[in-house]
Amino acid sequence: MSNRVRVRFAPSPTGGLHLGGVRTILYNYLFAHHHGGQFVLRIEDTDQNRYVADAEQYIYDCLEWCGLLPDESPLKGGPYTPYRQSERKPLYYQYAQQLVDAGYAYYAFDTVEELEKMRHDLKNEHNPNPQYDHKTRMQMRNSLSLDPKEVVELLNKQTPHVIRIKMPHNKTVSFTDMIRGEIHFDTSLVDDKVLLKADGMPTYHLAVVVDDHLMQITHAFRGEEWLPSAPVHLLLWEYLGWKESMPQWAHLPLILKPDGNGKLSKRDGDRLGFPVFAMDWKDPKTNETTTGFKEIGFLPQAFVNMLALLGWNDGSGQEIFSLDELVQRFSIDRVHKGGAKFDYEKAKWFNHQYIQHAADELLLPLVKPYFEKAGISADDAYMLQVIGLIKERCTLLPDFVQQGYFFFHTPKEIDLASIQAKWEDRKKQFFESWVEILQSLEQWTHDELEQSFNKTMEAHGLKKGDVLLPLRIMLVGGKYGPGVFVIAEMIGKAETCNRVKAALAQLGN
RNA sequence: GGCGCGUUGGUCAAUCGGCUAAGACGCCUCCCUUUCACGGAGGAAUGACGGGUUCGACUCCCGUACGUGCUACCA
Repeated sequence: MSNRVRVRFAPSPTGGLHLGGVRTILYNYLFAHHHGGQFVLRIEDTDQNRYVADAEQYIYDCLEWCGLLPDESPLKGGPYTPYRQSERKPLYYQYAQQLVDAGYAYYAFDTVEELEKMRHDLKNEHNPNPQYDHKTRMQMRNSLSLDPKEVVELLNKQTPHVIRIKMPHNKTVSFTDMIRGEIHFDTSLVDDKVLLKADGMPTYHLAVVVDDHLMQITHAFRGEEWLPSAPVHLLLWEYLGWKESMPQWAHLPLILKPDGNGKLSKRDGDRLGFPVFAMDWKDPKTNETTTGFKEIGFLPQAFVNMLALLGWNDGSGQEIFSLDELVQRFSIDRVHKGGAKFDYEKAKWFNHQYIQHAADELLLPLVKPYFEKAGISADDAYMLQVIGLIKERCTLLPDFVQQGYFFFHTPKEIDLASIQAKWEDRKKQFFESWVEILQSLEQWTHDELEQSFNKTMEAHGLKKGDVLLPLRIMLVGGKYGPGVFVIAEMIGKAETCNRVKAALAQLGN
């Protein structure tokens, strides 16, 4: 099968792209590339009410940022064009009609009010969610319950109607899920799902089957939440006469919220303070922006790596994988059945790993915008040095600003209290004379600096423990950062002396 | 309510009948570093429960519990 694998990701363009969505994309991508197949992006915009203008472009942007580009898509085109279901609208009717003709589906004329009434009337303690199914359909207004003449009349009058699948009674439908194995359903318990809506658009159920068939999809991955509607799809493949070419299904485990249980939602991110969307999403209706992993400072490689391990591992214990390695090692039978709680701390650990091991040159263009936003600019050579010096203490990209600010500007505030706690007159005298000595220093290198510092220190009868931390705070502002003499070397003589003097002034006598 | 799916430390997880139950994150202790971080060494912490099957069950089977998903002219 290795050359014929075709998979698809079929999002509905309704908003931000969720972690779970990206993971589904990733598994699609990995599977396709592992088998030398194609990865198709199909836009499932069949719900005109939920359509959101910029959502499709946003999906492309996310795919591009993640480096998980499809082989075929509405943008890129391909042999099965069009890839937007709204543009395929005329296609679906004939298949729905075919099902009606064969007796597998029927017209239903019930209005929204009538449906509501039925659900309301039948609702009780034992049946909280009445269905439109074999038990109720004969009480409704459809081509099964109505007189054939009346049906023709209604149709001729162009009465709004939908086409529903006629779920068989007492039939067991089974299939083998690639992740979960044999799964069985009793069709009596499944409702007569709408296949074609009154506006002529297909529902997901019809569209997914028709398009997966037409686009020659061989393996279909989707979230576990789709499992209950699998019997509808299975039957559709059969009724349409395509059963032999039905894709193999894999229902991916859910990504759960970190606390408690349940599917991770955007709300959880807001509540717990971490991103859920791949990139910033600005809701055009509310104008509200939700922060994405990109904007909060993740590297796409780290993001993808983290996601790959949320529900899959290769059994070796290795956790850091390049995309190529993932492609090589990914296999669907090592995907877990159980949902995984999202752990933001672990996600940050992945990013930290990637930043630590990334080349300074790679980091430069990513970090620069953050520096610029903080009013910091410098030539690349200098910035590169700074990046190399501080990257191991940066977890997210914006951390570079906090960790590197003092390399570019005098700290806005210094932690005077920490110096003052043990401040003595002889320390003050030491710093005063050291600053003087620095003027005549032959070479401005960290070695020279350290030597002169130590010599002066000893001459004043002081120890490192007495003055090293004060020096750091004077130069850096706080108790952090790389070697203090390296910092002094970097910022230069004038700036070093100025910072020490300024601090001495603030400390008073 | 019904149906589906799931269940190894706080979290991610290995194990495909031999377990003294890996590893990672987080947490704690120590070392390195007279800062922070990195790095290193340790530590606490796990098989939901009850029955089978078996010489032997975390692994297989059955039940129970718990969790979760679905139950729309949304995907």
